[in-house]
Amino acid sequence: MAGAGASGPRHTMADVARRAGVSTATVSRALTRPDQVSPKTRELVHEIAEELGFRPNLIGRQLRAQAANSLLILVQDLENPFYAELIKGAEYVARERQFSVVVGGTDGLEDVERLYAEQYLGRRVDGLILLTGHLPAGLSRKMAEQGPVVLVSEDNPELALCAVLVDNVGWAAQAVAHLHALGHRRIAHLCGPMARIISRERREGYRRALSQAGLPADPALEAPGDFSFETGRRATRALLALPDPPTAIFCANDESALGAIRAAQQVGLDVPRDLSVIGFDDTMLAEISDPPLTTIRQPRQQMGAVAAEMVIDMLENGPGQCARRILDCELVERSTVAAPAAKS
Amino acid sequence: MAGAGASGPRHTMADVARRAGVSTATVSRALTRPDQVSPKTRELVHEIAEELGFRPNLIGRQLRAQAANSLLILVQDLENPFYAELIKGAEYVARERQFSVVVGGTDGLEDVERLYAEQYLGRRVDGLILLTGHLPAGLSRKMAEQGPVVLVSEDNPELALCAVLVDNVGWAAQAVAHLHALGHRRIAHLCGPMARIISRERREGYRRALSQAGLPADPALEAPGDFSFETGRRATRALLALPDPPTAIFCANDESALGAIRAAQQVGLDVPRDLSVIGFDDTMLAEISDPPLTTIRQPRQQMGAVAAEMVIDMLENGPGQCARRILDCELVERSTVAAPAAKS
DNA sequence: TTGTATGCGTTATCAG
DNA sequence: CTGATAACGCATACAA
Repeated sequence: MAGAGASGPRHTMADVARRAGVSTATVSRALTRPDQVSPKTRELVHEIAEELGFRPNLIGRQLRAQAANSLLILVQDLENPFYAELIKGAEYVARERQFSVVVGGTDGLEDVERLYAEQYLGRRVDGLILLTGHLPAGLSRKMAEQGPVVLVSEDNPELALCAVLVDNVGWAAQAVAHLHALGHRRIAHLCGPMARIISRERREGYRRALSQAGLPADPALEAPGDFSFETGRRATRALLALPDPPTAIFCANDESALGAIRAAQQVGLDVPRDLSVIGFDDTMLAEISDPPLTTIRQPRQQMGAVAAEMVIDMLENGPGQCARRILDCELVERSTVAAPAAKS
Repeated sequence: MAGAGASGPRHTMADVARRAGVSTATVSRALTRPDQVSPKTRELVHEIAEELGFRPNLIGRQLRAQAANSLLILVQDLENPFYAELIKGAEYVARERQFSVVVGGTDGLEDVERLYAEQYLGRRVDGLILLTGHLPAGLSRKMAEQGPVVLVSEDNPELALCAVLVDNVGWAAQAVAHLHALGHRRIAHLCGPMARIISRERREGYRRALSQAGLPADPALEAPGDFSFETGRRATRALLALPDPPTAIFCANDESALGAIRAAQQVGLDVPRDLSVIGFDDTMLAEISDPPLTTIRQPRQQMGAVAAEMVIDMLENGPGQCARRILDCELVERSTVAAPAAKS
């Protein structure tokens, strides 16, 4: 019988109250606190409400409650598959706790950021989950620092905000150490866009691992990139044309790693026999890759879930202290890494 | 100076009014209808508002206006890259027209659908854009049919709803005709999940093209699938093991087409020399594919934009008649299609 | 041009 | 257990 009568004009509590011969207060109670109402009226009210197809107006409820029960997740780029699973994790937790989630893609545009900031300042959403690594334009630092705002995946050390992160430096170093352990000595790094802190952190991890392995730091082996397939391919082509080319590449993300693999294959090299490649993120691309990509897996779903939990906790228990949660990654070994070929 | 004073407790119009020595009505007017207020008070009010970091409470505004100025886009699966660009198109138009967009991923779960339906019935969003091909559980047909609801990409002939579509049958047929024109005679089809109408439409187009070309319909050449890479690969492996294998495959989407390519390569076949492959959608995967995938491009961004326009128009001008817009696709020729090899 | 008063739909408080 | 009332924050009709 769900959806019965759900046509025609929409009704308010006053309509239901009138038809039931009770007050709106009773209707409200019958619907939200059934135990505070006599079984008889309770049923009557439910019946009429059903008959009329009555739905409580959430805006009215929100105004009264002074809470929208909703979270805003801001991402740079909705098309990046990395974010989808993370959003899912957040949505799941939010749902469990009676919150809804609004997803906003800013494309890095200030005007758009400002619009979303307005939604927050205008209390249309209660809390903010930022995957952008920075405060949206229009939101002051002070305003954010004490509010229900959490940074995810991308840190910003200048901001004193709650955050859910992974140890990019550490896991990048692990990736490189993995290559070194197999015997690689010329290990290149395909960088991400340097404007983003995760790129700088992963490069830092690369450098640290080299130095711990006692390997020389060769600037020629640090190729600039921007996380894209095409740039990854071009950069790798250049790397392979070096007089003393690398035998392994640690890429700042999966998509650019696919570019690296392609570049190698196009000059007739076999991956992993002639070139080992390792990525970062473990997106869907890693499985589709040929051969399947060895990469560092981030616990995306969990990251989103924890972030939502943090924001909602702050909302319910007051700001509290800023927490910084560091979650664990995992090295997923597929088929793009092997010991280097013997020197010819 | 943006964001100045945006700390501390949040203020209401009453606060501003008090400090400015005017009424809340004047504050409201000064902020939203500046011309209806004397320049002097207008500036005074703006100044105080700025100083206090005042932001109008959008919930209050919405309750008063009886409109949330926001649209809900429902998708099955946020991880499907097909939807991201479409959402972007909708967001862009919405923004232009002062609407915000809420994105919801249902994963096909009824409970989740019901939750989103509640947001609509509870007037937290004014209109619905459905990429799911069906009404969310909890939303009755009558309720939707006269309201600001539009179906995108995935039709549902049983519902008399506005819709933004492409001619799946026609373009699938075009894809197959393209293969036929090059000389292919054994053309297979890798189907999508049959529960979805777009899958059935594309198969219909495949069949129609075969029959128009005077080619026999061979059930063995219709391989079941579900749009995934892995299934595409397995199905294609089976296809290639047939006594009289196809020389070309039309796949229901890009991801499964990549699976088809991989299957061919794994048994030592060259694409497109030994097997031609054509996809549908033109997602990012088509470019990353090796070789780059020939496919049918859907105007995703435009689809989202048109859908948003339709919903907002209905909201502003009353329901009006149900429109059905069919947008044009395009055959994007890359490198996975060639004439069949001469019979050995 | 400005102020007063009212209502949007809901729920909490308080009295009965 | 129930009803009357007030309040959430804003924007408008109306009066001044």
